[in-house]
Formats: sequence, C-alpha cells, structure tokens
Amino acid sequence: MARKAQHSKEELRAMALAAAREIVAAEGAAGLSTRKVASRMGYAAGTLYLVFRNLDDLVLQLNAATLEALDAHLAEALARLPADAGPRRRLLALAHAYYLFAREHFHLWSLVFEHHLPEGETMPESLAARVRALLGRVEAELSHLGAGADLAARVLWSGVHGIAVLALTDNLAATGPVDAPALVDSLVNRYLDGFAAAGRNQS
Amino acid sequence: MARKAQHSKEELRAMALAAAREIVAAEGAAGLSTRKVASRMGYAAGTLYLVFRNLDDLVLQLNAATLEALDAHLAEALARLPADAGPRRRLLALAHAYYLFAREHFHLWSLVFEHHLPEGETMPESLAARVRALLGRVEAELSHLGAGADLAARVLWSGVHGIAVLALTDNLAATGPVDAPALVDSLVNRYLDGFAAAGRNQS
DNA sequence: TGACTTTATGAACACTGTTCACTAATCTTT
DNA sequence: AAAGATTAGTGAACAGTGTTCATAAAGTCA
Repeated sequence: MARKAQHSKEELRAMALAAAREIVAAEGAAGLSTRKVASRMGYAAGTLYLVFRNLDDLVLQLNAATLEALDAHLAEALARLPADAGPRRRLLALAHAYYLFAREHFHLWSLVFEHHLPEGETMPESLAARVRALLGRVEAELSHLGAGADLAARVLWSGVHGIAVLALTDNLAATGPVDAPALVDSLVNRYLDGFAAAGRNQS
Repeated sequence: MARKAQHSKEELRAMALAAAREIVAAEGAAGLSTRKVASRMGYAAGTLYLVFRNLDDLVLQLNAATLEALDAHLAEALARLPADAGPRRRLLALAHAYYLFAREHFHLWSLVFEHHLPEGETMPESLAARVRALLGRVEAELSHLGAGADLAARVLWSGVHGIAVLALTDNLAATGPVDAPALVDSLVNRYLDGFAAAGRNQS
C-alpha cells in the first residue's frame, strides 16, 4: 500500500454523486461537467475515472439515486393517508406526489428521462430495478381490477408522467395557464371510472 | 453591393435546417454541432451566425418545423378515416398517429421536448402557435363533451405523450415488453368511457 | 535506505459554441 | 478601364468540454 487514500472509492463515489446532484439541481443538466464535479470534491477531473467508467456512468448512478428518492417520496405520501383510504384515494395520492416530486426536483427528474443511453446499450439493472419498484407501487393499488391491472398501471403511470412533462416544460403553457393537479385528477378519476364501466359491460 | 451571395439568407436558413434535421435524425441531438451543420452546407461555421442568433435559435426553428410535420402527419391520419367516423374513432386515429410519428422520428421528436430554453426566456411565438394548432386538433374532436373539453384535450394529449416517452425511451421496457398501441387504446377508450359516465351522474 | 505500490494529478488531444478582424469578390462610380 | 466602396464568408482564436495516460507524490515493506 502507498499514498494513503484520502477517501475510499465508496466515499469518492458518494461525494461525486452529491456534487453532481447539487450542480444539476442548481444549473440543470447542461451545467454538469467532469471538471465542475471534481473541483467541488476538491479533486482533479481525472480522479473521477477511477470510480466511474465515464460521465454517462455517473449520470446513470445519479439517476438511480433520484428514482430512489422518488420512491421514498411516494412511500411518504401513502403513509400520510388514513389507514382506511381506498385504492382510488391512494392512486390519486401517488399521482399527485409524483407530480410534486417532478416539480420540486425538476432538473434531476428531467435527467432521468432525457439521458438516452448510447445506441444498442441496455439500461443497467440497478436502474431497471428502481423503475420496476415504482411501477409496482401503482400495480399494487390496482390489483383489485384483476386482469388488466398491469396494463392500467402502465397507462396511469405514463399518463401522469406525460402531464408532468408537458406542464413543467411549458409545452402546454403555450396554450394558456395549466392546472396540472386538475389534469392529474381528471386522468386518474375518469380512467378508473371508465375501467369500472367497461368491466360491468363485460361481465 | 458586393460579393454576390451564393445563396440568399432564406436559402441558407433552409439549408441549415435541412442539414441539422439529417444530423439529428441520424445521430440524435448529441451529434448536432455547428461545424457539422456548416460543413454539410459547404460553409464555415461562422456563417451560421449570419442567419441564426446561436445554436439554440437553430434548434428552436428546427423544432417548429418538426411540429409542422407532425401536424401534417395527424391531418393525413384523419383524412384516411371514413367520413362518418365518430369522435372516438377520430381521437384514436390521432393518438396512434402521434405515437407512430414519435417512433419514426424519435430523435427529432425528442429534441422538441428535451430542449429547455434558458431560465426565464419564453417560447418563441412560432413554436407556441404550432403547439396550439396541435392541441386544437384534439379539442375539436372533444367539443361534443361541452364544458371540460379543453381539460380533456390536455389530459389525453399529455397521456399519449407520456406513453410515447416512456415506451420509446425504454423506461417502461425495464418492466417487461410494452405494447404501446394497446396502452394508447386503453387510455383513450377508458378515459372517454369515464367522461361519459361522470357526465351521466351529474345530469 | 531502497524497492515497490497505489493515489491522484495535470498536461495533452480532439472536440465544442461563439466572436470578430479580415480577405476576396463583386458592384458602383468615376 | 480604373478606383473605390461594400459585403458575404472565412478561419483563427478563446474558453470550455470528455477522456487518456505518463508521471509525480506518498505511503508500506524488507
């Protein structure tokens, strides 16, 4: 052994992710650079490459952490609900919590969906697992629908995500003021109503 | 006057947008650079600044063109429908056409939503007008709902957009194979069912 | 002390967006 | 035809980017 490490690799990793998180939160994805992350840690840029394959790798790990925080945020929202709250109420809570998280952590949340991995490469399992966990939360609240719950979960998840994207990137604001929570309510309530109606017709 | 222009400013603008479109379509937003656009036109990079304020400005104009192409694509889809097709059928056609366009022109379509304008700046009217035109198409098919048509239009538009985003960026694929058109069908049909049911209860 | 190992550096490379002094080609005027 | 005016377009420069890698510094062991 030689040159006692100031920080273990695990510490370096955590410091880099924390620095990157602060930068993205404050300046957006465009403000992120290896030199800026490194200098915030008190290291040279080259040091990052001892811990990450490249900047893409760092972003992927930051995104996994963001999804973990989102998951915790959703769990809290559910915990605040009365114990006897029904599925619809719980789904609405999840949907609104999702939108609030996206708004509060806009840049970090954007990075998750705007970071395209290089052609052909596949999402690392660490990230995929986090996505599954989130979707699982929605599926759990829809299990009473029986067959079709997984489809409904994906529709609602995507729908709420779409509302957040368009509302927060001003792509809807061009058409007048947007009340995103009202859109979320309408989506969840009408979709669930429709699902119930369709079910009655079939049976 | 001196040094007869090889191309008028309008021609330069069109050439630059065409070059940028090809680059983005082939390599994605990350592959776009002023030098690459210029060299494809047979000009130096500096020339672009005679026609565009900066690269952001070029991207904004490219995005306006992309939305124009999307609008034409939607118009075609409606035109292919039988003249007696009802609103639901027309809405489904619009939704599926939107998804297909996003899939076929993935990189160009992504650029529209992933290009955040600098903090505080507002979307140029040329783009805003195109967004309004697209949303107007959906609203037109929902006018039979009376009050709440504009809300429903935003919900459906956002929802279909969200499905396209998550399906095409593999953020849902992590949870197993995704049949995006089936998600679109479910969203539009159940939401309209639910809207009809809610309307009955109120009256 | 000398040999060995590992940590971290910082210079180098090829690239980026953007600016601007300048050239070369054309038009206008003499 | 010659001289002067005008401008389209250039290309070098600047500050920044991600990434690599020889090298220096600092520690351990014999």
